[in-house]
Amino acid sequence: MDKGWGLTLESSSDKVGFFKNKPFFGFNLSPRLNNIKGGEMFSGAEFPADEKRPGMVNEVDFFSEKKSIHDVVVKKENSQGNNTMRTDLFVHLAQLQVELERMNTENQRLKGMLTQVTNSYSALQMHLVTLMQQQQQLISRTESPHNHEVVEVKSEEKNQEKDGDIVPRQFMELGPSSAKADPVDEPSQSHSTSEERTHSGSPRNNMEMSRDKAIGREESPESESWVPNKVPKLMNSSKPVEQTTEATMRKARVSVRARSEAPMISDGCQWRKYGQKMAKGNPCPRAYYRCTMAVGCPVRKQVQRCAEDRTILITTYEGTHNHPLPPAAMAMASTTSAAANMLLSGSMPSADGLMNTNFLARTILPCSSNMATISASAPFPTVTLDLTQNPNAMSNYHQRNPATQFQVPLPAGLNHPNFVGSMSAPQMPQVLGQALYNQSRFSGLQVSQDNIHHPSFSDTLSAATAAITADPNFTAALAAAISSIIGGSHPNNGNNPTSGPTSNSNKTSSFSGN
DNA sequence: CGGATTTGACCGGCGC
DNA sequence: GCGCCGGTCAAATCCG
Repeated sequence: MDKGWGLTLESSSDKVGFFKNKPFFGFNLSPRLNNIKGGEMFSGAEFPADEKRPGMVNEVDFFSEKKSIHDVVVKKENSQGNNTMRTDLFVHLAQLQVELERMNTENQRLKGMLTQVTNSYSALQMHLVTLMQQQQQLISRTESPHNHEVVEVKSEEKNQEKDGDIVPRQFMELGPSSAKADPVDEPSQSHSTSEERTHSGSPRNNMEMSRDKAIGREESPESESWVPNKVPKLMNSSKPVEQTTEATMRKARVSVRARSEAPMISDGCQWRKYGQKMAKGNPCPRAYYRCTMAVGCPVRKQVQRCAEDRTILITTYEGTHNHPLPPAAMAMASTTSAAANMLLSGSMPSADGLMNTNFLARTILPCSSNMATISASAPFPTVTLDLTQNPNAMSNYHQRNPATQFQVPLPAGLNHPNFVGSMSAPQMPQVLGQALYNQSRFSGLQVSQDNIHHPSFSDTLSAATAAITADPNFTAALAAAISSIIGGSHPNNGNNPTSGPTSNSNKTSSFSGN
């Protein structure tokens, strides 16, 4: 995939204006790039853009918004008075144009294929991870029952207090796969005993357990997958393993911070607002949206401006789409799905949150200031993508939460405000999503399957970063994607301090989707 | 007129 | 038990 960027010259979104509107040799140059004057580009302040220098003028004009290649050619020929050269240039130009058109066509075809392959790959990856996690859980359950004693004790205590109405998060439905009809179908069989929780194998703190109960109510029999607040808390555990995975994903959240003037970032999905509340500690209201692209889609999101910086829009996604997504929506969907997987890994039986957190923190912290932040201790495990192009913000954030935060480095160029590129809107988040997803996979495997060799996180990360940044257009493309998605930029969740498990990115920059 | 949005009411969890 | 809070519902309203 990394190889493809060089050829991806057209934008799939109106908001990604990089190569739009300015045909040039078959390429489209963005207004932004076109605005870069030759003087700025080649010689900085020394040579004002309007100033023509002998021997350089024509080159500079290549990037002028007002001059075409034809102008350049004409000028060149006039200055040299060489008709032969003129003819040659035009012939060459025509050849180049033909060649570029051919390449563009080929690129389009390859892009289509890539999309298909990527989608299939992602689906398989998800499935594989799920299977491996199930296997691991079974192993843990049979081989090291003692690991869960503490949890069981806590559970029992809770049960005594609450009459056993605890609903392990693992048993919650989530995601598409879980589109297993209705969550409600399964409610109430037996109680969620401590034994069942042991099966699910995710020791969690009291806070999480409490939250689980809250989540439990969402497993109601309503037609919609996302059915909160009305269901009996006792859940059925007929499918503990699958439910464990899905439940965790269901509750995982992905928060995106971005700078945007718009009230909501455009992520390719259709949303319907169903509520708005004033949240404590933030003068800006929080809006609640649910996905309306399909009946019963469980995905919801919250949109709120950052209290500290109202130019930052914080969008928090939760759930997994249970329907096909348009290309433009694959990005966020991939990201949320990946985050869910990552967090799921963090809740693996043999790798409780703290363990994972510490391990990952040690591994990753030194890396970078441009990152995704993972919060496992928040009421809802949350992955935050801070795309506000302000590394300091997150640095400060981590200073405030030194023990619980770790970062997932992203390509440095991603944060550069001046980058613009040709990547389609959805792709950037897809990259992030894939990275997170891979991190998830790595995290889970690393902790729970010691007998399997895995490259160190830093190695993998370095490779991934190298691959991603190998193509000079890539970072620019990322920034363009951000612009297109937001019409401005992105965010991260400042309200969810904490950390979590994670990590690993991948050598590939392939994208995933739901 | 139908779909989307607004907004006050309602619910459940949690802490005191 | 009470109040706070986050989240959701649903009637009223808006809008194309």
